[in-house]
Amino acid sequence: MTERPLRRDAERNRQRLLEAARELMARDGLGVPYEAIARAAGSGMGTLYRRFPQRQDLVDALFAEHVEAVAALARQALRADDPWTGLTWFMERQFELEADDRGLSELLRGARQGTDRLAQGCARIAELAAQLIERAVRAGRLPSHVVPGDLETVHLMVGAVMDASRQHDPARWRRALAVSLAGLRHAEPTRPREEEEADTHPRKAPVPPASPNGEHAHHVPAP
Amino acid sequence: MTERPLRRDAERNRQRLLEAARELMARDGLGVPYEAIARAAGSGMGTLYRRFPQRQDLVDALFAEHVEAVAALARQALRADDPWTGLTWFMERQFELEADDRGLSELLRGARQGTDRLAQGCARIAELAAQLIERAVRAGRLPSHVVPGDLETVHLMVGAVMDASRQHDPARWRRALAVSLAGLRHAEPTRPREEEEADTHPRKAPVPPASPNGEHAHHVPAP
DNA sequence: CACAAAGTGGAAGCGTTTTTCAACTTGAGA
DNA sequence: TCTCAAGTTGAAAAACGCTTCCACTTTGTG
Repeated sequence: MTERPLRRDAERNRQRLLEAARELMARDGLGVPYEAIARAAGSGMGTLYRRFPQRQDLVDALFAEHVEAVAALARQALRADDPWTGLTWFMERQFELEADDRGLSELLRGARQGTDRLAQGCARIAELAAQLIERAVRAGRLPSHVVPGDLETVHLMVGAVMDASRQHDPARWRRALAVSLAGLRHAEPTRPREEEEADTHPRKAPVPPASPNGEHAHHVPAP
Repeated sequence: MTERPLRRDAERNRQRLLEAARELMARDGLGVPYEAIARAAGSGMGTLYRRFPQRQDLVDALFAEHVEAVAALARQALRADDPWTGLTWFMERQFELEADDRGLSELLRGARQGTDRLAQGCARIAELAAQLIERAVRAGRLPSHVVPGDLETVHLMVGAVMDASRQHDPARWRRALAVSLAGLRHAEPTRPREEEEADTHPRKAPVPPASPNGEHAHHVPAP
């Protein structure tokens, strides 16, 4: 199992490839073409493939420490005196990192599957985030119906705003985060499952009054 | 400019193409390959291209009435006795439609540019939605710092959750909507622009206690 | 029926990205 | 210095989707 070290020139090329990938993925996301990375590094595609046969290998090498940094943020947030402050602080810091790095943003949002370092890192973050939620709930700073899954939802929501506005208005995600977090504190509990019976009931009358003009409800084309 | 009617067989093919596109776009989104549509309709790609040279033409023909239906929802919501109820009712109905139709969902979320029917329809919806917001603000049912743009933000947010969970948990968007709407009502006003000076101030101390290693006093164990 | 116009199908050409490969280069140990 | 395994390269092939094109078929009218 001795991993003999790379030849000197090979190691240098590897570093160049990593740097190029780092920059491009931060700007354009994880899906940046291999060819673009190789060109930016001044190498051929063959070299890139030799070092990182799977894109996952490249992503792994690049983002391991970033993911670890986010986990560290979460751990620090868990030490905050006030659980709610800790939670909001964590979310803000996390999104600040994501705002500067589209690759990281995609990584943290996409559901990880592999057994690699990254997947474990993300799992650890999820666990810590769950603790942040639970701690805030226990302290009475969040309603008890808020669950860890709601944080993932918030992550999706704010991330979408970030994606849509990265060019146009890079700070817009802060508003989305403020709305989402306020929403967590004030949302009504989700209605318990009555969906099944709902269909047997007469469909809930449209909340707005049955049209002042006396027309009937507008026809909505069936999907 | 007399548009002579299509030959009988051509018209029949056109309908088949529309049906196929309808179904595929509802399931897979607006980007479904032309080839798949043609195959599903039992036609060749040439026929599809002859009738709908631009994808936009196809989308136009397919979604005009759906967009109009959403606008109608908004108009109806504006007639609700209670502005807040009208707003939430509208959002729920709108997303219910989107939940059943991925194409519509993409359409309403993507920024429209063209001068075609759809673009105008979307613009009309945006206008009506803005009125819904303003009406709720005037009635004191929403804080005055909430602006029409916030509704677009909510649209992005809930839409992202819908996209991520359409397979796994198709009703999850309802939770996202509840959180978002509650957030609109309870969010703090976004801080006025002091960003410029912020950098001159000592960077706001991390909210959790400043000790990364901190075995200092303020460690509050939460059992 | 005959025939011109309308309509059709699907292969070919193009562009993009992934992945492989065989010929060529180079570092470093003997 | 010599040698060869490690390393490199870029072209080529495969996969995918868009778009065009033209030989062929169908319609409906005279």
